[in-house]
Amino acid sequence: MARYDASEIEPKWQRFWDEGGVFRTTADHTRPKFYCLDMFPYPSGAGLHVGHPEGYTATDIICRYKRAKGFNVLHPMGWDAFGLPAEHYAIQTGTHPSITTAKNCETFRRQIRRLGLSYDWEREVNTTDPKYYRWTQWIFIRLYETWFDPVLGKGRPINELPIPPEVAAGGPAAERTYRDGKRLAYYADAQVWWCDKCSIVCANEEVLADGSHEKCGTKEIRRRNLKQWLMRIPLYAERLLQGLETLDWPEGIKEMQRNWIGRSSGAEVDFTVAITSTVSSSLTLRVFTTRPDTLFGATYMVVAPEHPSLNALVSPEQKAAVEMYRKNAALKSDLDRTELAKEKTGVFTGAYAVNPVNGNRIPVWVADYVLMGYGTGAIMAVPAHDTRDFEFASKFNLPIVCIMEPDATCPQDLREMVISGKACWTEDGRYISSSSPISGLSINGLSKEEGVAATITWLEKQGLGKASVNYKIRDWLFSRQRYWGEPFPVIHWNDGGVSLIPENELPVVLPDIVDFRPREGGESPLSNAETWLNITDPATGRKGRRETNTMPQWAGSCWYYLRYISPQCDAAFVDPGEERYWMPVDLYVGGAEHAVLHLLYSRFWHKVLYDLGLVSTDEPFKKLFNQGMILSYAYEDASGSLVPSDEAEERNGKFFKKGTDEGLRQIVAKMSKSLKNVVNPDEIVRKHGADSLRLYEMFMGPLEATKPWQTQGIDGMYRFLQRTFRAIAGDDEKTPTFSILAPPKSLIRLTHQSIVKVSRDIEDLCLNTAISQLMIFCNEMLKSPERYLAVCEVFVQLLHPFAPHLAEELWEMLGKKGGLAGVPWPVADLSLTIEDTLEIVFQVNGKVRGHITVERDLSKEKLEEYARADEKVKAFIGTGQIRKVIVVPNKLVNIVVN
RNA sequence: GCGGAUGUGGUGGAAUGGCAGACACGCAAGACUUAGGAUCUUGUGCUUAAUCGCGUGGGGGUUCAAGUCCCCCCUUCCGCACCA
Repeated sequence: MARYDASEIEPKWQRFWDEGGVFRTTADHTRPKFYCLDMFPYPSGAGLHVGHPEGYTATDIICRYKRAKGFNVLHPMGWDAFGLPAEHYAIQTGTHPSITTAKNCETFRRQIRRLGLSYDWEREVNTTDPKYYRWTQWIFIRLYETWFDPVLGKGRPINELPIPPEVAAGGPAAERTYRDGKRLAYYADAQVWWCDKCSIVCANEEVLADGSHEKCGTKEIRRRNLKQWLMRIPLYAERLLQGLETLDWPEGIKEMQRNWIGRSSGAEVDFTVAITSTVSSSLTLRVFTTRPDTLFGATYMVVAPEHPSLNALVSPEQKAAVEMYRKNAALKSDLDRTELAKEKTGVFTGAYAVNPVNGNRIPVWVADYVLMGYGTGAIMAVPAHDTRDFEFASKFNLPIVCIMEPDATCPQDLREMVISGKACWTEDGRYISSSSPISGLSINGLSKEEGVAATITWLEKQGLGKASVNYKIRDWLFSRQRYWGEPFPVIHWNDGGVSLIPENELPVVLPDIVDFRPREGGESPLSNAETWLNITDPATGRKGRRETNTMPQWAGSCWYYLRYISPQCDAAFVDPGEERYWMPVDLYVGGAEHAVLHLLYSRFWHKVLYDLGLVSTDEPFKKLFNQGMILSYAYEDASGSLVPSDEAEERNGKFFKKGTDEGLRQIVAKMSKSLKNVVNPDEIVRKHGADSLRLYEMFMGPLEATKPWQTQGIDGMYRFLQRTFRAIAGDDEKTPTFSILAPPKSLIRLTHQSIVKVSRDIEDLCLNTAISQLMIFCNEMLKSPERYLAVCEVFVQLLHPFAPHLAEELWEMLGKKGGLAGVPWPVADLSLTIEDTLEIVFQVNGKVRGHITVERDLSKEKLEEYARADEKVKAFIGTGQIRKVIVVPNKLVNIVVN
């Protein structure tokens, strides 16, 4: 073969790896392990796009490298194959989702295999396989059978839940209710987002900021109540937060998870309520505040429109106004509420509350800037020290009382405004007017931190409140009114009871149905499967229905990394011995779009499994890496509207609308069908081969960066591979021959430098610079008149993780048998990497004025002498007086002159 | 508004505080060729005849020396968004 021909080489070596089972992972627990995980894809009908191979190639490079370094590597792939597109397709065409899914998986598998990725295909998992979702259902049962013990801070089996005597006195029904109230998975009426267009419940995260449904784009979204499965993830909020500290994850992702969990500490305070300004009542309003220290500045209270005590609060005179306000608020979506954020609205309830620290009567208002879903749904308003309260008070002429003099960071004019109640100060300072003989509390003169602590102590002593922590994270809505998902192992009995299918009867297999449309009223398509649906207990004759909701797509992806460890295991979801060896995942690579949800849900399940003693680690993913998105060029015209890339053409480096003189601007955008800027990996593989595609994707830039695809870049990689081929195989030689003589010193040095650079860059996932080093190495080899066996060997080994097909071919050409997979990584001799001469820079006043090449480790004095002798340096010093000379050995001499 | 990224030649991008632009793409000139959108060689930040000079989003600062460290501001992208 005279030339590099990917189409010939690549299938040959893929067959070789396949037939030899080269990448099969063995159970050799004596070797150090490396578990390298890719986020498994949803196999869409569109097939692979160029974004997939980016992460997969990066992990493949790491894995091939780690194997060469002697690690036992687990590197699996599978399919997150439940999901809406297959179900939509079924509704449109009547094709069963299992058929579509199987076909799509087949396509994805073929495409991925063609890239020469070193997966152990015997461990492939598929979330839609009953053998897999049997265990998803089993884990659901575990969650149902678990409660969170706040004392131990961990999940425990439900049968260990202590039943308080007053509950036990109520009989078995009361006990059952009590127990159900503690389970991590529970069934309840939940207010959910409902899309009238799709007849489907949308998760909070599917409702976009503009109030439209992420999936269908319409704004026909409203809230309604439905029976739903939910998970009490907030109970694990603290653990999920603390666990982040131990993880080697990008700081940005950790921060996003922290924000999502949204911990804030403060206090709960009880206010007694008076229905009128004179008559008192037994009613109390509990608020959550992060600033209990500002109690003296609380001049009014606000409850959410949905607050359960609102009816009891309203005075007869205000009843009509409040009713009207509440109705309007209910009609508003969250969208309207937030969009109207600029203009606050609210109505006085007619009730007053008593400020516990000073006995002042303060009015209670209702306003929708207070959310029922957070804290207690009621706040104490401190307009002088909270911007939202300030806005509201200004609008409705409520009193603004400053109780804290701003600290030195506050400009003088603002300080005066704050003190006179004309501006708002939320930072630190010293309390004023924060003392009352009635309550005996005084925090005057203290700072914010001291004030908070003192107030909480006082509240607790008086029994008026307590320190409290609140989280933004809410219960996780865990059911979907869809067909194509895991069925719940649940029966709802006609008498109102709920039971779970016994573990030995799992899986509950998804029944075959013909009509995939959701039913009126929000029932899942599964309610069409009547023979499956209705159940009669053979022993008691009790009649019931199976749960018709299915699990969300997160369910299968919450634990797939565990199934890979022992995919055939029949006795358990994971083999315990194997689990202890392989966990945790050493490197998890995927897109940042899963930064919060998938990674948070997975961590939650994992911690529950850990608490139950079912897995050995507290956290599943030790190191996380987010690859950047690959974008593509697109065009926009003068008005800023987007122009598909096939309607644009380039003339002299400028872009025009095809056939016209209308100028276009080149922009970078997500690949999309409408912009016609989607790049198809199949085409690239056909034209240039998988090795070129792999190299290009890695060479584009840093793995974590968002970067635009430039098809021309592929040509460069193809050329590099051709040069590589020539550097080893030579030009047109039947059987290449290699010199076994000692290579020249400079080539030896470059060889060892390359080992160091490439190894370190792979470890750091700086794959673009590793490839750049390989190019430098290759270019240098081509310059050498001889091909030295020792040098060629190292080069091919370094190339192997990046372009494995060509590397195998060249390895064979070097006379090696048995492939590269088992060959140990080359070891660099650091003493051979050191350059013996180097270039010293001469600077005058920090500007480069000359160079000299000298042997290394020359003395400072000698270097200075050379510098002073340099003609150009002399010229730039001129008549100036030398004030200082800085000599950095082996680097530079800088002469500072007046 | 809050939080997180980001900004370097015509383009993608390199640079432990020490020669900015490695390595590529593109472009230009030349070689080889029946031909080239193949291959090879050379050149290529701006400015200049050449030196000088100017150059890492903008403005300050620290330093003998700043893309890199500090302060202020701006761009673009991505999250979250009345979270008390």
